[in-house]
Amino acid sequence: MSAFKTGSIVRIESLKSWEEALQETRRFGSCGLDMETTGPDPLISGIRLILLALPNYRTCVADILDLGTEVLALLAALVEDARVKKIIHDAKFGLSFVQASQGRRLKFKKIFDTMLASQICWAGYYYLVPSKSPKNPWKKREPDHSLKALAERHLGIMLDKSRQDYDWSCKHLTAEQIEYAAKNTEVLLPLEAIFQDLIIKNGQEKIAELEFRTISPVVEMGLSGICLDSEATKSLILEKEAKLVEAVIDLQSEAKENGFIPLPDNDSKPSYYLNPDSQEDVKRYLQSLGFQIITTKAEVLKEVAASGCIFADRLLSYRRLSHQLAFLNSWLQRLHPVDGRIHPQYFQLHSATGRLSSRKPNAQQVPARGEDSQAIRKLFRAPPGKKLIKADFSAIEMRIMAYLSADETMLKAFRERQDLHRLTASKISCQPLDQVTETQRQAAKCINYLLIYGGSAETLQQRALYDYGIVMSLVEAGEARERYFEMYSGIGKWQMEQIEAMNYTHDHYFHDCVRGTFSLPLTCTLTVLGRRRVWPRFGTGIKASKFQAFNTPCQGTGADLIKMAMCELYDSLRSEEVKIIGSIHDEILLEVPEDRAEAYASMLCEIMNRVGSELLYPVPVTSEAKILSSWGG
DNA sequence: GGAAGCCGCGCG
DNA sequence: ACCGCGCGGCTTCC
Repeated sequence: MSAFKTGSIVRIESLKSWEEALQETRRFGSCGLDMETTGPDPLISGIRLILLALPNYRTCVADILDLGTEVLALLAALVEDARVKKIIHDAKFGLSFVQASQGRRLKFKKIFDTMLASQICWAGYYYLVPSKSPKNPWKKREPDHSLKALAERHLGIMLDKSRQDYDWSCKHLTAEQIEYAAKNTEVLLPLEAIFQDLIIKNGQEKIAELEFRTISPVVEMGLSGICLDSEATKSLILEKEAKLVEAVIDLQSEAKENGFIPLPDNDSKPSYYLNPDSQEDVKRYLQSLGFQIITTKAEVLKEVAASGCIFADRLLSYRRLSHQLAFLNSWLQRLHPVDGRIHPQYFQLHSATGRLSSRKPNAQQVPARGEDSQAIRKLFRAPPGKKLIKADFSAIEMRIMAYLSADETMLKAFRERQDLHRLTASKISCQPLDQVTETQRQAAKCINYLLIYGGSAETLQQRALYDYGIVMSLVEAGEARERYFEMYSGIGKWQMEQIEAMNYTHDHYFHDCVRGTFSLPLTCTLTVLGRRRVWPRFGTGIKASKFQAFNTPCQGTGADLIKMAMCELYDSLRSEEVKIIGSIHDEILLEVPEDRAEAYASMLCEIMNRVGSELLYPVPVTSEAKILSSWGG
């Protein structure tokens, strides 16, 4: 049991005593920091209460309504002060408000985020809980990283009342409200001590430092948002809606003519028409036409269409249309009332590999392939006087794989600045490099990414057919696969080692208030920067699949790299006119003044190349930056 | 009527 | 027997 003493609450009554409190904080060198806001959106709401938990068990509470907004400037100075460690839970949230209140890019220093720390320490861990589904009797559940959960798990303290229930915009805050806010802040200091220890024991110091730094660019992306041409979006929606209606009518009338009758619905909703969104309807109709299909996924429908079924072909276009419409509507729905831009939320550690993810809307799944994708990307345009910079790492996961496996052929190819996909195409097709066509190169890219992650001859065959219409026998696919591993023998060797490593365990340290600090022997994977993902064992021990063992170090290192680049970039930015507006796994998006576009493009490229080439030495890392009027060019 | 699971599909 | 995400729609269950 960790000793936990309840502190005393000090209400700050004047600006002067707030300054004194900050002075005291500086003497201690660390504090717990929490902010209560009048709402969830930093562009609309503001900070109401600032709480500062000091190591001498005193919690200072500053009410903006009492002290005025000058305290916010002092707060900004505190979060930028490299001499004081600020322990915050979910710092992205609070710091977004601080940054928004100052209207400038703050250079946060020495932030310790207990939420990110918890996510680092439990990365990959999950529990199995019974599920109601007969198909999968067990479902995965990840540990809760809310402050309430951490206080309970690590300190045995129940923060019973959720502060979402409180109204922080009311004139008079009750003693109860203040007390609960103070409790939330008090737990931060002991939590930090626990996580700091775990981070060191698990060798995650560099990762923790990187994640804490990454809060800055993530805050910036959330606040800056991305510009969408709403008028053009609306007209594109109208256009596509008309097509959708037509497609539905075609599908339904054809089905009806051929005698299709939907299954009687147990509820209301009587319909005499086929529902193209219902896989059950689609399956039954196609089966009635004599196609023996078990699923209705696109690759199957494509085959059915190829054998002359117009319905399958129409359904495929219907699905594309309907998906694009859903996409366009979801973005249009989220135009922000204050600035008319879209503000996707980014999450640093929602994925087990360490990648960023994005939600509401997901900025990482904007259409990029297919004919009409460009038209959609063109809707994301730079405002007048601005340009977009889109910079992405070139073949980054292949370079990471070259580094990890130390495969001679790959290392040599990259050192000599060759195009790896082209090289693969040339070797597989036994043609000289300069005779490789663009299609062959694309196919080789597909093969590269398939095989380094453990793809079989069967999947190779399927993908060749589905993506390129290349008919390939299983024997041919197997031969291509064999030739691949002859050519890059280091990859096969590395894969064997990864599988072997799954049989070994490392002691990974955890903590809870009952057992204190304890360790479990777990299989785990590491990225180049040292990011660790563990696989929990139940009973006889569940191990990672070989595919995960191949993929996680590579994808995770990619995440390390893009985060490092974003942090370096953030630290180099001096002007408020530049905004980091997006991050898509291997790509960084900036919005910059038109007349400075060239400079920022080369600056970004230089940073990405430098950071990448340092981490992956001796593999050189290159990137490409484009200056664009819209995301679509 | 809401929650949870599944499927299919977009991105990297 | 290819990894990692989020989302929308359908279906099932409470």
